[in-house]
Amino acid sequence: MRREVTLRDVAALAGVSSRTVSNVVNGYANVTERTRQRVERAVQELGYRPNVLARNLARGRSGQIAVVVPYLDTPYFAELLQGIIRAARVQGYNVLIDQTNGDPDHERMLITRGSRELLFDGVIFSPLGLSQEALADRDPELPLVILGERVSDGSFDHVGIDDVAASRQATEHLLDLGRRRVAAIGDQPYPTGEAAQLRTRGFRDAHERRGLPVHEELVIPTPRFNRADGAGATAHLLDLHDPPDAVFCYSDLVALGAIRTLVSRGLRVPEDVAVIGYDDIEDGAYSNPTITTISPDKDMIASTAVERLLLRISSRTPPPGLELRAPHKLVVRESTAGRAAPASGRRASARAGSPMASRPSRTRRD
Amino acid sequence: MRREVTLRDVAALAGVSSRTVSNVVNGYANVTERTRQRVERAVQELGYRPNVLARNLARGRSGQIAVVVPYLDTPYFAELLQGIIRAARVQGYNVLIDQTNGDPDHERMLITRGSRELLFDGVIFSPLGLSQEALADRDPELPLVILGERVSDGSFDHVGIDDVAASRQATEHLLDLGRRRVAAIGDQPYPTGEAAQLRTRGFRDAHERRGLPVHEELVIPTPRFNRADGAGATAHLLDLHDPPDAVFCYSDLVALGAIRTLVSRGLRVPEDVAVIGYDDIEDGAYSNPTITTISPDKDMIASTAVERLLLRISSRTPPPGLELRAPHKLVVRESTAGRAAPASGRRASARAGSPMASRPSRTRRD
DNA sequence: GTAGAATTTTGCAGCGCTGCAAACAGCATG
DNA sequence: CATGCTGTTTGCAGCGCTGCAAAATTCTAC
Repeated sequence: MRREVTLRDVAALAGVSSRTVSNVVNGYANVTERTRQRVERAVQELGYRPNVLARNLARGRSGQIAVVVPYLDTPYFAELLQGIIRAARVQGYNVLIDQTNGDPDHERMLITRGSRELLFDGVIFSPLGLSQEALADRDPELPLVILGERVSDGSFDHVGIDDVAASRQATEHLLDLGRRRVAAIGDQPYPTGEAAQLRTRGFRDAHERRGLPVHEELVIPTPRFNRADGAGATAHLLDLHDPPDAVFCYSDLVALGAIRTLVSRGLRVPEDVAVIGYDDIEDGAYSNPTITTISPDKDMIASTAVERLLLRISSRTPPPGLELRAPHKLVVRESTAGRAAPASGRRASARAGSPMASRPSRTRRD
Repeated sequence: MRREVTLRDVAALAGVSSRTVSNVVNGYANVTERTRQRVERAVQELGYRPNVLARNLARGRSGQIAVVVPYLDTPYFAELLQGIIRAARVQGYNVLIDQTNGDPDHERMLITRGSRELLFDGVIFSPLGLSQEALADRDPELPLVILGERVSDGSFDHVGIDDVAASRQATEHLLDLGRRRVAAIGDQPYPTGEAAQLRTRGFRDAHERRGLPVHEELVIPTPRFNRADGAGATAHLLDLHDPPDAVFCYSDLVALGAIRTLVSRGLRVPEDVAVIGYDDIEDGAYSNPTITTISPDKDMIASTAVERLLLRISSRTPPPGLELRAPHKLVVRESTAGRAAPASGRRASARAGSPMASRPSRTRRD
């Protein structure tokens, strides 16, 4: 490898100090137009490109953030990741991706003091098997933003949608269609299943609000939120003495699995059984039937998470941990509205979760 | 942030030079046991962790490799990625993941001179929309290993399985079951569809070997290798005057889509139509029916790719570009063998592609 | 006991950049 | 014309590590 062009080379050609070249390259404010032009010409001429390694060392930062997700091949995470990468790149940050497979040890390791080697300046984390305790004795110096459901203890930020409200809305949509035996697929009644439990809460709230009973035998737990889970749970539901006429699925993948089982048993969606999903993944807009779903504002989640994390990274004194709510909306498609429904795949109906309400983490939810 | 422990601190405590500490930390050979012990004790005591940033700068390397895939949410890539990450980590390398969405401009940019900023030392690349020309005027200094189908011009390595042989084997399996109207889903008869074309070649070869005619109307092109592509193509096939009795799908996702359509039309798999996939993704071992598939040795592909790339990175004079073939095997499951078939999800039948044949890139294929 | 080879340890310079604070310039004001 | 003020540019040190080659030490053979 031949030697690369350095700041000093550019400085020599432009007749200024290397520090000034640095200022120009980094877009600092106080540089005269004349100087800037001269430097930029020299940069052009020599084909100078900053050496990120040296910059990182001098700045004491790696310029990278880690994003930790349980599964890479889950469309929801893949879509979210795209947004995060985009947002980070705009700020000159690079994204490291880590998949944990939901392994609690792996997850804990990533946020524990001592395990990292300055490879990343902060972490955006979507935990699955992480207990509250593990979160508690994490490296307190590591800037952290958590996605999904987990209430902040004040030392990190949490970004998500209002799962309870969204789930209530989804369930109400089904009830308002006149369905009276609504199933829920995806409950996780154990410590690490917080996100799922919030959705179950919303499901119950909706019934309560409408003055209708929840049919407990129709609330089906699943270990994950996959097609297979949805297919299996639905098979179970259909074997019941009195099967459901609607299903609230805790993810679109679950919904896809559910629909598969329904269709293969000769049932019509939504005529016989209405199905609603969660996440608004791309597949759901092209499936057959297309899926009615809760659509979280993924871009908002991604950009908010990045923004907060970078803020944390650059602050001397850590900012307070916030609960940040991204908006979501109910997108009605064929799996509840039928073929007669909107031609286009996407149609918003109700909007919820104001532009981005934030509040101190102490406050629980309403 | 309080100051971190440095090499010098450890050196002071251990009573040796900082260079010696560096040697110990990096596991260099010539260190007496006594010294090593002393240093290691000091490292322990102070909780020293090397500063990767400084190391990178001094070494002139970033310690990171980039892996570029078209789509992250494709299970095949996600599974391959896991292997690559694992293999790289063992060598002390970190993996940057980049998703291109198959965008040719994005793909070209990543391997073109000047676009990178020393963020990664080399690239493992699974191109989709990349033309031979774009490959030709790439940055010649950037160590590169290509996955999937693309013949090396000698300046980079190529790792993949023998797609023609594998496809032939898959097709022969169907023919040997007595099927006579075998369809193929996934051809891509245009410049960037090389991988698909190789599979089509194998499909034709199999017919030829068995002395049977290819039914041209049963060779269906698809833009991608998704569930939706498989479902759509299969619907088209079933609407034909004389539909197929077996389908060779160019990916397991296509196979899943195909099965979905078949089942929803009331056809039995494999009794009415046998289906075979490609890639051996995890889903296929748990679907209903489970999918017979071509199983590439992903771990071998991953570790070989990493090994070759790191070799390239560390060599002064670039090694010759090799064509590396990982083994594959046919895994027979329910979608061709029926329920009576093996209880376990995985059963190998034939093995192919010797442990890892390599040959100079000039040699085309046999 | 000693020359010479082999092994282990060390010192120094420097990777290319940025933080810091000082130096300098330009300009209006008294 | 000195004074202060804002805005721009500079010099220097040093981020923490490794490459290199020389120095110190140990080993081997005679």
